[in-house]
Amino acid sequence: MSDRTARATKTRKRTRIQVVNEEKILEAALEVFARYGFKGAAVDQIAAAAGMSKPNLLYYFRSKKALYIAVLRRTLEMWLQPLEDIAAEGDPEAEIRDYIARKVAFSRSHAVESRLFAMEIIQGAPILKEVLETRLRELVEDKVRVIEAWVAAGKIAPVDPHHLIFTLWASTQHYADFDAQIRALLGAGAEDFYLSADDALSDLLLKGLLPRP
Amino acid sequence: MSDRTARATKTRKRTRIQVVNEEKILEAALEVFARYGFKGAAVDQIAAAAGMSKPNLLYYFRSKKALYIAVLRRTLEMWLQPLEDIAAEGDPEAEIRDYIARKVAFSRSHAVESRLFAMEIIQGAPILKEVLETRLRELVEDKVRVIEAWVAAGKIAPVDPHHLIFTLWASTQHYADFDAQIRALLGAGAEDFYLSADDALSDLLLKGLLPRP
DNA sequence: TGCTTATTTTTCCATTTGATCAAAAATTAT
DNA sequence: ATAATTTTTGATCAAATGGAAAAATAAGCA
Repeated sequence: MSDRTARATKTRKRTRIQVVNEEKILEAALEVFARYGFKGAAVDQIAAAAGMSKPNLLYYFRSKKALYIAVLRRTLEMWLQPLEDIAAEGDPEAEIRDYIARKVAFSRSHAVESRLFAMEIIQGAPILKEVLETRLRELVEDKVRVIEAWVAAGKIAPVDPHHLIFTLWASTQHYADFDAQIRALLGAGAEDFYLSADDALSDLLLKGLLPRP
Repeated sequence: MSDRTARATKTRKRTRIQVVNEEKILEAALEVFARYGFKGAAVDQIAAAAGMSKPNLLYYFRSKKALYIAVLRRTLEMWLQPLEDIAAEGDPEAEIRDYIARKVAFSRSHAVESRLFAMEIIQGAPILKEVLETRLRELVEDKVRVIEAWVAAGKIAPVDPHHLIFTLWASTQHYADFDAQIRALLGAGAEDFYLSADDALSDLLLKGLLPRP
């Protein structure tokens, strides 16, 4: 009836070894997929990074694609979290500052996940497209309404909510995705630079470039 | 002494066929490399997209890597152009509005180039690292000084020039790199949306989110 | 303990991939 | 037209790749 192998994580309870190994694999896969994309990543390479043989890896995940999907599913959840936390009732300035802080923190602590996500989107989102069109879309529409309400109440300047959301995503994510470029430009000073990112970004987006009277 | 094959574009004058074919190859390679990255792209695939056989493609470009470098070199030039055009003497607001307009236009007209560039950086910039550390670095330092002068003169609010430059890059480039995501979220309305991008972005970054008195 | 299941390794295979080369075809120059 | 050159192709190779099967080993549990 159902799968007899250890991969059948749905039906049977997961073994201790299973939990450990799947974790090791997912972590290694994240790294490799983020750097080389789906096609460019080699199962052998992932297995080596996870400290096991290729057949053994394929014992835990049926196929390269199944593994890719598993890694991506996880990543998406993390990626969505900060946006879900934006509250309609809160003070706009505080909410946005917090959102930026959360996103920048995510870009720092989960830079690899961020890059994997970017990689998937650049490749046309073959796997994530469906989720983007349904779940993310609803979530975004929800937050668009929040922003529209803020605008209507005169709490923030009249901005197109979608452009605002995309700018927030872009500017915060940049610190993870273009890390290599930032390091090439700033050299050793990059680490300190990152610390000032969320304040600098918040100030720029909230107060704008033109001097305030 | 020197290469006798058609690839020796340095020594001999380029044939008509050579010019045409190299152009076709570079275009096809751009597309494929941008979608699959260096490792993920197959020479065969590029050759097919260029309408020729694989050995024939390799007759024009010695190796996959040589082709990748050629494509990347071109792309970098295009990518740098808008930044070089920022003038120190100009009015800051106008200069930044123009820069945003140029970058957004580039993201629209050369979305594939933009994605290739992003792909290379995400993968750690193995080929571009050197250029980033030298030429781009000098260029950025130059523009940093321009921005610092604007701040010192009180023409714009006190911002960290690096953060400003990165935010400009990120927010404009996002429209190309995350095109798949934007389309998933906006559906058919995406096309119109893009038209409003540079004004929306300029207003947001110049005036900020908080209402002005 | 023995029996069952879970895990790992060894071996193998069919494709795909980047690359080469000699010969054929097409183009250009004389 | 004929010779010289450039372009294209077909055959082929060695390495890498995703995956399957089977055999060997280790856990878990009655």
